[in-house]
Amino acid sequence: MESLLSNIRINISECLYVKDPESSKLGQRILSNSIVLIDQLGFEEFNFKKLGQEIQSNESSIYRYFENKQKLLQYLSALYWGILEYRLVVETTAIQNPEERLYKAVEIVTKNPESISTQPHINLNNLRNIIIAEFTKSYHQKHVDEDNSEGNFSIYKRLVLRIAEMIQLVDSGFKFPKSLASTILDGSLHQFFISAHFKSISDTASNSEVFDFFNQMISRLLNRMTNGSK
Amino acid sequence: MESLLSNIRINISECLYVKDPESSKLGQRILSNSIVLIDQLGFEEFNFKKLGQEIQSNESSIYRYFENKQKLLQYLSALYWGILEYRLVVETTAIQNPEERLYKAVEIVTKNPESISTQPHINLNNLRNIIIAEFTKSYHQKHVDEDNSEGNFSIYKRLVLRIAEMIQLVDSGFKFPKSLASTILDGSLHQFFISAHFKSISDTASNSEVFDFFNQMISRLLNRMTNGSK
DNA sequence: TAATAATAATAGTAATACTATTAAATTTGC
DNA sequence: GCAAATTTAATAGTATTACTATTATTATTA
Repeated sequence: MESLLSNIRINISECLYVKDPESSKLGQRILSNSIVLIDQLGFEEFNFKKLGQEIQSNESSIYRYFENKQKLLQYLSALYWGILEYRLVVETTAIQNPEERLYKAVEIVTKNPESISTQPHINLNNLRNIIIAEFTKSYHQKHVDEDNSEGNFSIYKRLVLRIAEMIQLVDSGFKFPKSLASTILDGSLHQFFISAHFKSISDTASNSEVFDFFNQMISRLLNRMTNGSK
Repeated sequence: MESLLSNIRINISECLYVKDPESSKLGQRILSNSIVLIDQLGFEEFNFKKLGQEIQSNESSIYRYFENKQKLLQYLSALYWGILEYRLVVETTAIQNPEERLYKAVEIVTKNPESISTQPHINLNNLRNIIIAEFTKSYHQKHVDEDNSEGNFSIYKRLVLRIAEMIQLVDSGFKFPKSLASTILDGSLHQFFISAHFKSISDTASNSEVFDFFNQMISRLLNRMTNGSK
């Protein structure tokens, strides 16, 4: 019996790859090993030659899947946000109370993602590390606008909009739902980075404290419609 | 008559340069032109060869001032945060009311910096663009911890702590003053980037709206001691 | 004016981020 | 089960980058 989850696939913009890496064994090895290797080496030190050695394959073969390592990073980012979006939808749509729903959403995006078994070759822990350390580099570059118009960041933006919508359902008068949503997403990554590397300016030693911070932020920032739970 | 301001110099960690660029004409040309050139080309496309051509000098001469372009970016970042810190101190210390003081602080860090005349060879507009687009790259790399222990980010961190202190003076019971301070600094840069490139997820079209967002954030997040101004 | 320091010019190196070509292996259609 | 088509591997090569080293030239200062 197959579980529902194992049939799910994150739909990623075709602009992000030359050949769909999920369509072959080699492609899947490229994905799973690049995630480990980028986490290990950092994005700057990572390259396709090293990845080729790692998967006992050739540099040039990897270029048949990804145009360059920048696109690979954008692909991996889309994958991560896609997994988060999936969890967000599955775990929040049944919740009727807008506040409770938003609470759950903030929990999902700020706490550690539990592995979903859809893609067993994807190590979510490594992937999350990559997002914290490298996601910013996927769009902080001169070609952002071009990449953006190709849809390379659409999953991320859709996730922001979903959360913004939830915010507005809690407080329709709040003037900055999108700004707040993107502040939560980006800000939580930033807090994780800071608590790992700049401890002197961090209040959030643990994962759950990052959640506490942003949860407190939304609950104090928004005028609730009801006196909801938590 | 010399103004007070023109005697001020931002004190930048010696680890960030080989030879102090403020100590010679060539060094100053390196600074002023690198700021323009990095803004123009983006950090990835920028290199010392191109900068050398720009200032009618030689690549190898630039290496006598900066170890590499990464360090130059960290230097420029320190310079920017130093200028902001200077303004923050000058413009807030006289303010007695903690809320008013914090309000002013948020204004300074989220609104456009007016040029201070201390360093006429520094184009603050270009520098600010660089910070918005590239600051994240100055610390998102494998050597963060090493660079951090050398003090390369100390001005930035000190600025966060100053704001955190102001937050605590407004609400001593608030649990996350440092997280909030760094969220304001990092978050405002993020909002500027987003409103320039990802308009669909932005509520803040103008500079002043970014200020409004973060100002509302602190005023709703903190339990005020008094019913202060604004 | 001699000594010292700063700068410019030139050359060179190892690594990177690719591209092109061809050969070998694998898959697929009939 | 074989031919055709596709995919992958191996090799080689290129332009650029991020430097380093060396020496010559110029400017500064004692």
